[in-house]
Amino acid sequence: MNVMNDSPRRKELTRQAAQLFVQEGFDRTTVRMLAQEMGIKSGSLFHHFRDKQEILAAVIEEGTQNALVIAKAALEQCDNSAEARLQAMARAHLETLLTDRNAHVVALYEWRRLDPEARDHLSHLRDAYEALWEEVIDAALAEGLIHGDRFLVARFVMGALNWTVRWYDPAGPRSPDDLAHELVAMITHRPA
Amino acid sequence: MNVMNDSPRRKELTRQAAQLFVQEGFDRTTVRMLAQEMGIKSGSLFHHFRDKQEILAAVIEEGTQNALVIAKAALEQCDNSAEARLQAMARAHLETLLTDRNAHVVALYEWRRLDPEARDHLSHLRDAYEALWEEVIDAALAEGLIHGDRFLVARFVMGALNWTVRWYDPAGPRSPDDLAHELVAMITHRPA
DNA sequence: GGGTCAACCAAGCAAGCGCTAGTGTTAAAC
DNA sequence: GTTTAACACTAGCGCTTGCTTGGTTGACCC
Repeated sequence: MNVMNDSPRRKELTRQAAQLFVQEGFDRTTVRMLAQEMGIKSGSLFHHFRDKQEILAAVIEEGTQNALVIAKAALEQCDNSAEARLQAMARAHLETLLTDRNAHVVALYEWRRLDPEARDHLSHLRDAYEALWEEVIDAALAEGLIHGDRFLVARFVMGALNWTVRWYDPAGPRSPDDLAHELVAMITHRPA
Repeated sequence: MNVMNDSPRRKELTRQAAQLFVQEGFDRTTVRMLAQEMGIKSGSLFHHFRDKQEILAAVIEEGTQNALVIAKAALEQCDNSAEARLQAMARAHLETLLTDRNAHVVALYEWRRLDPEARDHLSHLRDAYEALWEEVIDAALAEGLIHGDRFLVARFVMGALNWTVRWYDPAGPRSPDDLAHELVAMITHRPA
């Protein structure tokens, strides 16, 4: 246990780890594989991270942090109308899922591999992100743009969006913006 | 390698394996843990299954098979209106997710642990199930009940439904039927 | 009442696992 | 020009893993 800060070196290593975690899954990724990908030997890895778990936590933290920053920025830059804000959140979500794909796939699939402390810390981050969504959805409900139970609508929408990592092909004909439009049109019943 | 049929014994073992796979994840579940849960020794396990992978495939096959049967039955028993069929599919999906929860959670989380042959075999089963959905959604589009891109609508809806395994609490106040109504109301814009 | 067969067991192998200890090496800080 | 600390290496410990082997048991059958 030596460094533990968030040096640029560590950020880069984290990024490489994310890719391996996606390819192989956390449990199947060995410290030797991680080290090879990073261009160092397995022993050296523990200079940067306390243990394997900490690498996982770093990957997920990085992704969630980015999502939060991007969503906040998107909300600040868009109109105040409920529809524009809904649109902005959906697009921001999809763009993060695209640019930070590895980290988010890891977060979705390997969340349960986190130890309790890391999970506790990271769930606060995630809650902050989901709170943004609930705020935007509440506004849309209040404006009569959408209808229904706020809890359920929020979960359905986030489910639809998160599920995209399973089938979305960035090389295909549809942009994240297209998807966001289509989703918002679906739940607001206004033409895309 | 000995039996490989689908004896009742094997079905029961599969059910128990599913529970462990959900609790621990596939990779973290050892053959010794599986054997203990089944009340046998680890060596005996290989009388029923060729290897650990085959247990995973059996779990997922069982769950998908059931989902397909239940969905078909639901479609046969309901009205011919697009809305009723949409409703029936959503409810059937949620009910399977509830009653066969373990198998479906495993299918969602551990799909990538399947070896290529098993994945190929099982993806045909899954495709058959998704084809039912697309049929129902096509009908709803044709009737003007919903609007948008059929491909995207289908994926959004299935994402919203599958995501429920992450947050749905069977002991809570909402029944699968409630959820199905709310979801259909959300995409058709008719009151729940 | 010998033969068959599914079901199970005890013992253990070969490989791989996360992680540690101890030791350079390099480059900036003093 | 010595000190310091970040970063890397080699070697391997202690343990667990999936799976195999060679054998026993008891129910059923002709």
